[in-house]
Amino acid sequence: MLENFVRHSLVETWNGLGFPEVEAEVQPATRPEHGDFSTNLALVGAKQVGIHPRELAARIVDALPGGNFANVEIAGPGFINFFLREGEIQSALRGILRAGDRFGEADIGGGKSLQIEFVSSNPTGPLTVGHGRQAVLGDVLATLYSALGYEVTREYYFNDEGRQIDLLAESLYERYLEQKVLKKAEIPVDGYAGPYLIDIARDLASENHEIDVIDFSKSKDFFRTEAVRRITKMIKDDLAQLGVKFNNWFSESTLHERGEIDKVLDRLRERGGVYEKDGAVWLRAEDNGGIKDSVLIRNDKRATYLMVDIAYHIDKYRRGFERVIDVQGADHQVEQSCVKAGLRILGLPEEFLDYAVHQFVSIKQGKQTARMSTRAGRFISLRALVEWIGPDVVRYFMIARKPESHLEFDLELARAQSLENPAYYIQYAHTRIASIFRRGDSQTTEPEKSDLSLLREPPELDLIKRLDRFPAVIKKAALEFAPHLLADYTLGLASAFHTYYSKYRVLGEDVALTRARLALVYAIQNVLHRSLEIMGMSAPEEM
RNA sequence: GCGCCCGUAGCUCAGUUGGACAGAGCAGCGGUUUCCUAAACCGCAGGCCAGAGGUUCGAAUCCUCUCGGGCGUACCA
Repeated sequence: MLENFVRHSLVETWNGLGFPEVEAEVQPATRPEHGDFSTNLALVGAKQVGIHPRELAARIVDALPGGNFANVEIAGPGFINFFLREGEIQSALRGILRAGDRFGEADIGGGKSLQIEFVSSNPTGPLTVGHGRQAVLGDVLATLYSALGYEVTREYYFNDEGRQIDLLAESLYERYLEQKVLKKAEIPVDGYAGPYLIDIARDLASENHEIDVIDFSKSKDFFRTEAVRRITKMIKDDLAQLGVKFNNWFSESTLHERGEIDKVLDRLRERGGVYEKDGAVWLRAEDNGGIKDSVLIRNDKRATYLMVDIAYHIDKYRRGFERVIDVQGADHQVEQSCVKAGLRILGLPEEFLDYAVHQFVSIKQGKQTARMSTRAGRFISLRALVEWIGPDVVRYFMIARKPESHLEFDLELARAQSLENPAYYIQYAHTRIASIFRRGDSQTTEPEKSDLSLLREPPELDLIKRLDRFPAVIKKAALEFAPHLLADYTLGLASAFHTYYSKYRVLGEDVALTRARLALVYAIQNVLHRSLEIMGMSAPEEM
């Protein structure tokens, strides 16, 4: 990497001058006058060394190894600006070409097993647009971490029993009666009113099941099983349509069956992590970094969601995952801090669990902005959205914003824009390059044979520098749970390519130059392809 | 009340962890097609970075307060 080249030169020089270590930055320059990279080393180091920044900068520049750079300048209050030699940039491209498909990958993970848990919506209804954000975020994070050398497992956690599921069963029962005996459905208070249960009821009614329609208590199990089975299928279909697949579907009931919950509770008790109050068992969360003490076992002896959640994470640990990332919405803040407190009490390593938190999605239709409620049946289904504007565009919109920002999905805009969409803009760059390679004859399409020193135009050098940043972008996007950085980067690369493409011809009379440009364009296509792949978008050959 | 997140161009959003004159897409206006896909390119216009203080060489970024929006503050999941 070019940045590392600058950094190494700088560190050697700094150490050679006998100065103590300081935290300084080497950054890509934001404007061409500032060269290729700049450092604030002299500004940061001035205090420690006791020399004025500009004077210190001058001493650093004097001591730099000769011939490493085309030019080095001191600017402003004491920045040092580095102008790279063309050869240095060209050789970076050589390295990128050599890395091939593996360019951008790193081995930070060292094969560690990492579980990413996301969506985890209970099977009480189809996925909403909100779940879609989480699905894409989790899926992209998973791919990013794979690129960093982690062994990644995608897991979906769901609850198929309990009060919510009982309500679901009863709601379906009412819808069934509506179909079968033409009685108007009376959806229970807090029940599920959405139209999807009508569809399921209609299917059931036409399938000739032998059910006691008079006595719900006798047919409850039937409706519960059917509701969960069919809705889970819907959810899987919705996810598949977005290109999201899970390695593992984990049912909460397995924890109950194995008695894990009692075991974990006992261990919490042994470690003094719980106390009794008002007939309930409480987690001592506040003393262990949690936001507030919370109930684990209700006064009727039933475990709370929190209790199960802690047991679930102990189970993940037992299954051998070295790290776990849970992707969750911003409404689980207290819960998250309590789970962490619980794991802390049980002595799990602090770095075992991380939460990637995202804000909500609201849907804008015209002037109205609305939040969604699965229960009330008031939501835009993920399925409808994907059918409306396509998986690629949905995925792009979902990760183009940073997770901690609210995402306002303007339906009309997303659709109206669809032809001038950033998602298509990126794909189009890929397509254009594919088209070049369809035309270029085989003599000129062997990148290894090219003389890269012919790439001397400013946009060409700029493109190489952009490509060179790709591994750093991947790394940062993963480590900071910020896939939008990749979306941004890719858009910028596509834009730089389109500009280059319209000004310069790749295929020309000059065979050597053509070869060199093909090599460049090949590397660009490779990075675009990788980026789209990580974002889960298609990389079309033709549009 | 308290906790977390957000407030940047008409709209939707970036802003490299404190750096140099604030960026992109869309919308608006004006241009570009003998030539690798015009789903493109070029140009113009658009901002007191919600507001007020503070920290220092330097603040959209850090601290305090105010205003505005979202979420949470359940023996719900």
